[in-house]
Amino acid sequence: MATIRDIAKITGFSITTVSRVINGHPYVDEQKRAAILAVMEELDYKPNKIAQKLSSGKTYNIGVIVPFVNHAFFDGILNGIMEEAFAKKYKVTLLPTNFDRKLELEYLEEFAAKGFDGLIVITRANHIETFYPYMEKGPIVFCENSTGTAVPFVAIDLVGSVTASINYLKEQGVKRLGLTLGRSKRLSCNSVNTIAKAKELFPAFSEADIYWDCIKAQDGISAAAFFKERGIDGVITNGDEIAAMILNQYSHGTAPIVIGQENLLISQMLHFSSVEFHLNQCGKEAFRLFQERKQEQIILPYELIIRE
Amino acid sequence: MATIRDIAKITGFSITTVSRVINGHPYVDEQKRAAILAVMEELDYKPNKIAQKLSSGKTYNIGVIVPFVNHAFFDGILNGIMEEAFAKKYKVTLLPTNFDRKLELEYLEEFAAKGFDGLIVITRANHIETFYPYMEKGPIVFCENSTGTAVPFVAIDLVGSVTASINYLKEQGVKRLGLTLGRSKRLSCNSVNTIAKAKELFPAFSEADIYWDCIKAQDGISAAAFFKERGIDGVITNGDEIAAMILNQYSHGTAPIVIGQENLLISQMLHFSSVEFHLNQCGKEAFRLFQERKQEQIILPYELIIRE
DNA sequence: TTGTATGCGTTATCAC
DNA sequence: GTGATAACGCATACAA
Repeated sequence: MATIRDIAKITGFSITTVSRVINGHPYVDEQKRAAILAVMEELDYKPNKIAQKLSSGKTYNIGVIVPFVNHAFFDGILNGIMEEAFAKKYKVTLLPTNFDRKLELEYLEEFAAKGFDGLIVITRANHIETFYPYMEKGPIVFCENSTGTAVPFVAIDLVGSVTASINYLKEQGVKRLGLTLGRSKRLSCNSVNTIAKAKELFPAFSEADIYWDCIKAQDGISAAAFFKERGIDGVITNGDEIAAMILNQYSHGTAPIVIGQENLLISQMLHFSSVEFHLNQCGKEAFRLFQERKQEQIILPYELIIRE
Repeated sequence: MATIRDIAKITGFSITTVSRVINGHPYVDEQKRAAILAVMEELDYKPNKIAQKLSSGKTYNIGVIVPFVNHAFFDGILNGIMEEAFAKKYKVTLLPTNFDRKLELEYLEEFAAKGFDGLIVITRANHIETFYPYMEKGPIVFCENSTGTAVPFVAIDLVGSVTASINYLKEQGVKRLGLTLGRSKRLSCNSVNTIAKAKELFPAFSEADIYWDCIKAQDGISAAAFFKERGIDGVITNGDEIAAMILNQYSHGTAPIVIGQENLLISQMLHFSSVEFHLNQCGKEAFRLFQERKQEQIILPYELIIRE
């Protein structure tokens, strides 16, 4: 591997001059520039990226903490982040936690060790306080509603959408409301907020009618069994694929009214209601907050898409 | 930011000794090790990742070249790569090309400049020959059938699945066969192979019955119009979402028999046939080939899943 | 316009 | 066990 030193030695110029050529700086004689470029070409020389990063202190790399990929919600946001990062010449490194707190901590350590210029946390495994000390090391942006803290975030309006969904179900005469939720409420403030809203707006709602740990489409199968047994006639799910799976289990008998999330193609095809969260925009804004080092807290508008 | 030098200075030991402590090397007095660790803790010292990479020459980072994310096929393979990379302590950096040849070349340059330890190319934009010179810089693995070359790859058996699909459609009495394909055949050998098989096994097939540039679900709308107009009664699509969209357009009138790909939830829900390619495994094997620097060429088995 | 010298933060070699 | 010192490859004040 040829280095900048080799090029300098061979061309007879100094490392500095070669460096100037590499970076397209002015104040280099055109003749010499051409000669240096020729040698670089001949030796198939490429400036070492790592060395450049070490020297500049910038990696042009952003880490994205996410439970896992291949999941509509996370992928939607990730997609937005990537589009924006790409436009700004940043690279995106995936940091999947699978909700493992220790693993997430390792990523934070790596960030503190200058592994990334910034971090976007789509969904965290640890408590938000855990992140505070690391936020002094560099910009960290969250994609979760963290009202009450001072962290920059851009989040979807889950409370708003749940409110609208419940009101709609009430209008439709739903008697017993069911919910599917992801991780236990101890960990997810989204779950906490959703439950609070349900209790507030739907007095008959009982926490016993929540189907927990509902993450992937397949979880919809047992969720449906759960709801059938309890005579649920209206369900707010945490994902279109889950919603689809639930509906599919009701092939005979009347299905409850089910509301999905993410407004995926499947909700359109199976014709059930869903919520458009603008996940792509969420990701884009998150990256913008990182890059401009803004401290904003943004909640995106949602649209409840009724299909009946 | 505290550096190893600071720790050395404060503790009064040499940089070497501190480095030994960092890396858990032997031959360090336990007393001193403890003292050094204490100071590191106190100063919140973390060894700089970039410096470590420069010094070691390894990044523990692998780049994945892919047209874009949020697409079932690519995400499926990506997921497999990530699982395996994760298990082997590697990080994954996404390199989206949007089929831009020049952009892909930039990624290759970055790879040559030691930006990544290896590259996995899910789908390439450039000709395979373009990659040859870069393969001398480090391991590159492809996820596309590249029989006839010497490059390591792990691919899905598209020819096999198309063969099986066509035979099935023939059995079902299909008279006029339609195809949806992605990029023009000039660029994609998958397209070339698919067409060849169609002509071979389905004599009545005409290239005029191919709907091109069919990438995203929405493309299924005009694909359906295209097929309706031409009286197509059997379609092999290049994706379940596209297949679903096509079927959806036939709400009144008899729909053609449609075969999807990827065996997504939606094919199960809408009950149309599809092909299981084991994309996850494809990604995993690709990473394995990278890590073990194997030159293997693997074609994965498929399963045609008939739903009628 | 060009070059010298130094820094970036680690790891590795080798002598003590 | 320990510590100078030289890589690693590049960027950049500052001097010339």
